[in-house]
Amino acid sequence: MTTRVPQERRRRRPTRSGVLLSEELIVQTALRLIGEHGPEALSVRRLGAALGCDPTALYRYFHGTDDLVLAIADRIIGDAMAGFVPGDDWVASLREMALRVRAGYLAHPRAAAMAAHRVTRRRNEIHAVETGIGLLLTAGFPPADAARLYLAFIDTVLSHAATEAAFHALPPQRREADHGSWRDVYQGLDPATYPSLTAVRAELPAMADSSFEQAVDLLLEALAARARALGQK
Amino acid sequence: MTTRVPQERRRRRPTRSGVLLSEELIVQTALRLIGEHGPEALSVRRLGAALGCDPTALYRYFHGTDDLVLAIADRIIGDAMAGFVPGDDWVASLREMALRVRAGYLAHPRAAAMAAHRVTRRRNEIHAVETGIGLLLTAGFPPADAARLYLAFIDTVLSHAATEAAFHALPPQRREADHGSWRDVYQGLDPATYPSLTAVRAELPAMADSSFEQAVDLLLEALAARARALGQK
DNA sequence: GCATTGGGTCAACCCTGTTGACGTAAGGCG
DNA sequence: CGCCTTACGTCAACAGGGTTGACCCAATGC
Repeated sequence: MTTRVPQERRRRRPTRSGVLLSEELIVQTALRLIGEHGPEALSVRRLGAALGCDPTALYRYFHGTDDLVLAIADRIIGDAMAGFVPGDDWVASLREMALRVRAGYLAHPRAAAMAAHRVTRRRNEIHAVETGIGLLLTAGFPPADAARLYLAFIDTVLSHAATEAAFHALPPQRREADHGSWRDVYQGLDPATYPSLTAVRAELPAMADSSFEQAVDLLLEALAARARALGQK
Repeated sequence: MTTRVPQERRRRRPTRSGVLLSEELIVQTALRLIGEHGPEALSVRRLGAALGCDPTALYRYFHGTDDLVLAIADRIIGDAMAGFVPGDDWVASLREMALRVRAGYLAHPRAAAMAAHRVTRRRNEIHAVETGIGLLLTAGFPPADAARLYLAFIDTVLSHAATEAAFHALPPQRREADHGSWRDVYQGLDPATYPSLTAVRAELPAMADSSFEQAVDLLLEALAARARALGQK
């Protein structure tokens, strides 16, 4: 199979069950499938069945699974950032960006877990990068710093979001096991060998909570401090 | 198959090829396999072949793939932190912890990519948590803050490391494609629609580099600032 | 030395992604 | 209006995946 995925398709032919396939419809269906029946529900065969077409028909639209994953990832980014307009306060705007990305990932945790570490190099992603770097430029950072600091910021946001998404994507049983570890792990610990854990033992159940906002706030604190130092110089 | 994985095994029986199986040997072989032939080389069947036993023999030692993955993860943590002793400077010590974890993940990128988001609740992990929280306690943070801030710190470190590991675990072809995006993406961009990206376009190829140290440094900056504020209060 | 049982082996099940060949119907064009 | 081309949906097949239950041998405790 040559697997040529043409730019524009002129002839479209309904499937045996009468559906007209399109990249849009496929990505949409994939997200629905993943959302409804879990991440393991996304397979070429199942996707074909859900669409009402032969599984291999998808290879006319995507080069392979990887290509499909990238398309899904970019759609999540697009949905998350839809309607976002950066405001005057660059710190607050970056914060909202972070929260939006996180929300988008958590809306499709199973899909996000597969796609989070990739560079989609598609429109929605590029647009988001443009916005973020723009914010750091308005903060007064010189271009070189703006690019590097944006990278650190967005990598942190994406990495954290991916971690959360991966956790939410776990089968409920495993998720509960991982989660409950913090509640159970400290109970049997020897205070002599684990003095620090014993000292904070009342706080350990909270370790199961998300550290996303805490981490983002710390990062933005550091960025704001550097921006201030820049202005005073 | 009842898949009961006993605590201690008393009777051990050599495989057809004469090897004496053990959890230790299996994890070791899995890491070697992954390191040598890529992440997709880790399958129950291949692992069995590499060990010289029937693939299903592994189910006597691990409940399933997930269980094996957790064991591998904990071993990576253990190897990375082996010999680490926290020094007087808590910031420097946390920094070294971060770099060690990262190095451990990058030494086994393919394994790390699978295991990074999990809570292994095994010895090596617990020991690392004890060390980290201890450092924040010596920094003067009250227990509740120490636990929460450690969580934000370690989540950031682990998430970033996982991202890097996932990238290194990609098939070379896809890795190069993702990597090269930053080198190629900006070339065709319209300056009018993407003014910020155009402004920093000379810096974009650097976006392919790691932001790990940058992010960790920013985080530690914020932590140090909060600790100072605590002391002045 | 005998009984117990841990654990290595085998066959089988159903899942997966991906391929190449095939043919049908859609669309451009005369 | 009807032919020709070709896009693309379909089909069969392959190699590989995790996991299972039954089987039975041999290492161990007594």
